[in-house]
Amino acid sequence: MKNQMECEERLKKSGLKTTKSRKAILDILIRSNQPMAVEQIFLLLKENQININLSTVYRTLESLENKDLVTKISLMDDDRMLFEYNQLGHRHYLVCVTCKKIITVQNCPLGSYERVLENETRFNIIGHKLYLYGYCENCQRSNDGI
Amino acid sequence: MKNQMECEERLKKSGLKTTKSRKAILDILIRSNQPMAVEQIFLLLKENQININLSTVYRTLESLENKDLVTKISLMDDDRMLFEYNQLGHRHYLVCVTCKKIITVQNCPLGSYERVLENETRFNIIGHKLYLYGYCENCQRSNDGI
DNA sequence: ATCTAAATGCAAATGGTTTGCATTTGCAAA
DNA sequence: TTTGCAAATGCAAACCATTTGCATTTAGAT
Repeated sequence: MKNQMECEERLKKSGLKTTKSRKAILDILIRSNQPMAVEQIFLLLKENQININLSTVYRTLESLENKDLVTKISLMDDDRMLFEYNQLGHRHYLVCVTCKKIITVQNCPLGSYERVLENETRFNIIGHKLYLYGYCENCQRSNDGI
Repeated sequence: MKNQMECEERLKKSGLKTTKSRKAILDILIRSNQPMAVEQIFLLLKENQININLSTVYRTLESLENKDLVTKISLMDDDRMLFEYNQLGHRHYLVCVTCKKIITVQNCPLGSYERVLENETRFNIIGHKLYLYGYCENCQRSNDGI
């Protein structure tokens, strides 16, 4: 399948050894197409009969992050770290505060704003995190009922 | 001093009892005018001969947050929570990835963008978190030297 | 002044994450 | 292919910010 190729290729390019753990974890993140909690990844591995120690999952994700294959993010009201496959370009998240559903937002209104800020602050701005939150369509309906 | 008044007044309005802990912690946050880590607050209290148990500091901050007197935020690469006095309006942060200095950005480019997104996604958007990061003027200079 | 719910101190628990160390494994060089 | 070794892994214990249970104290209403 296509994923397999993408996994191994990107691992090889990164200089990391291509191990069972790394292939499996990267594959899961590519497939998920969503930020995932470490525990979630760990359990999904187990379901697929792939037994990898939880601390190895953490270490693997750390390696992958160092090589920019995945990105670590933290959302509000959730003290766990989430990881997602590092798509080209960048994305933002719209999170439902009720059911925690995450919607990915592709376009970003901040490019020109960063340039303005750089002039004002003399910072060299290299990136940003933007999380929007609110109530998704479903949860709006449920709340009406209360 | 002006702070004292502001502290007590806002505590009274919130419906919380005005205790030594709450006055002291709110005062520190008002004075700091910057997000602070819990441990930082705790140590600053101790320096000022005000002995408050660490768990009380946590509980106090939680109460203050529930009454919207302070705001809890988490920055990247820092798994501690930060708290800041809740100014009117809202602010964003520009964080130096090297020295961790935080600059507060007053204006926000996201108002109209949220309306657009609401139409696209059917979410009812109630807020957002925006953190920008990069290298501050000082750290840019230091890096040149390397 | 009295009473009661709320606030606090203290110590122990929690839970996500990290680490030390012994063992295994990928992969480059022979 | 085989060998050698640094890198990766498993396991259990440590870490550390945060939370909690419970006994005691306190703010503020009556």
